[in-house]
Amino acid sequence: MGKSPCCDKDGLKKGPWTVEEDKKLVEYIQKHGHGKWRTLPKNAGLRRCGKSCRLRWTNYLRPDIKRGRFTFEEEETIIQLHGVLGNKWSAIAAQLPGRTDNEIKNYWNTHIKKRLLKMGIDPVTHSPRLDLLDLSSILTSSLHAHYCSQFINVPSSLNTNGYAMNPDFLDLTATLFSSSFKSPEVTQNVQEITPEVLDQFQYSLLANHLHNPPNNSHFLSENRPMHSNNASEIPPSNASNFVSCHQNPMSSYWQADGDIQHQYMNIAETSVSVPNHGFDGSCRSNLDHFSSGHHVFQSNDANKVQNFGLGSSLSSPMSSSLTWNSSSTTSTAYLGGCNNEDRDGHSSHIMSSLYDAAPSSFFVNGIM
DNA sequence: AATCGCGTCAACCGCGCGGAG
DNA sequence: CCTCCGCGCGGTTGACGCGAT
Repeated sequence: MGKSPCCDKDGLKKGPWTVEEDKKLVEYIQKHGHGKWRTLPKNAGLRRCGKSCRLRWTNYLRPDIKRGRFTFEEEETIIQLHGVLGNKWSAIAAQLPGRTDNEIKNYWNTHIKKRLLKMGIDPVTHSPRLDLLDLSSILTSSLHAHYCSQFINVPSSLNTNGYAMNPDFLDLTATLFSSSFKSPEVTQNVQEITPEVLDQFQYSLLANHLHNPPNNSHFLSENRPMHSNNASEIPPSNASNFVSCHQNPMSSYWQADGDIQHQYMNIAETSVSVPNHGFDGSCRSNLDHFSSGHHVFQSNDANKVQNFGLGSSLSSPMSSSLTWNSSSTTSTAYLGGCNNEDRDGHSSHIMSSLYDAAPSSFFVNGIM
């Protein structure tokens, strides 16, 4: 293969391109098209190597290049695809019109990767880093044995609904549970869930999705409203109460139900629904009403209700009611990155904290 | 005002693949 | 089959800008 570098010839310019060089290159390609990169610079009157010309064109001068900040959807796509493809930047770029592999690679390295690391997520495997999060004992001792044995059955098999659980994910879920359920006998136990915990949790959701895609190839989300504080109104989770999402499993959307708007977000079987109306009062979820593998967190304040359905996070029925109150009427919970803004239905996203959102504190109040 | 440190990103580099001769 | 060429890919570098001190 011995091949001489294309740029080591005397007299060839390197470094930043000048306006004149750009102009020459664009004019030449507009007139003759690209290709034959080795001979192009000579024909175009450029003292550059062909490789440099190709890079300049494909990464900067091409007319269909999209400039500006990556959108949430683009970032979401990058993370998803990276979980599947790894550092196949060109393959990822092929799914993002107007973005180059170089741009995506840079964005990954300078933005996404750092944030993943900061949150304890391995950017290579997309799993929580166990060197930072050795939590397996919490699941068995803290969650199962001590705090939650009354109402959570941790199954011997973690494989439910054809959905193999990532143990790391389960550990993190258990942490959240255990930090929230510390004293079931104390009704006014207030336990803060910090933004860091929420960040870790939402990333574990994503990581779990990436590593354990449901093998039934469709994604479920709860399709009925969660009404006020009457647990009996919560629909049973038989098949007719779910809507399949065959498209982007990471999508979120709004759905009107009477005067109530719900935001649904699907990550595999994880659903986050946000009844977005002026709800006032306690909101409960009787987890008996959810099928095996669907547990629900709820929080509410005077104006906001957020339900966090953890599909297949733990697989046995829970027989309990949870009332979660946020610390103030203006706070926003970011579990799952869900950010409930107003009834006009501005969508919010599972990955919202990637956008440097500053989640406020979120409190669990009055367990059981 | 000067310096430093850090983040960003365009550009470079080396390597490998596929095709042509 | 071998060699060379053209090209694309992924990793890395370094110039630049900007905020903090």
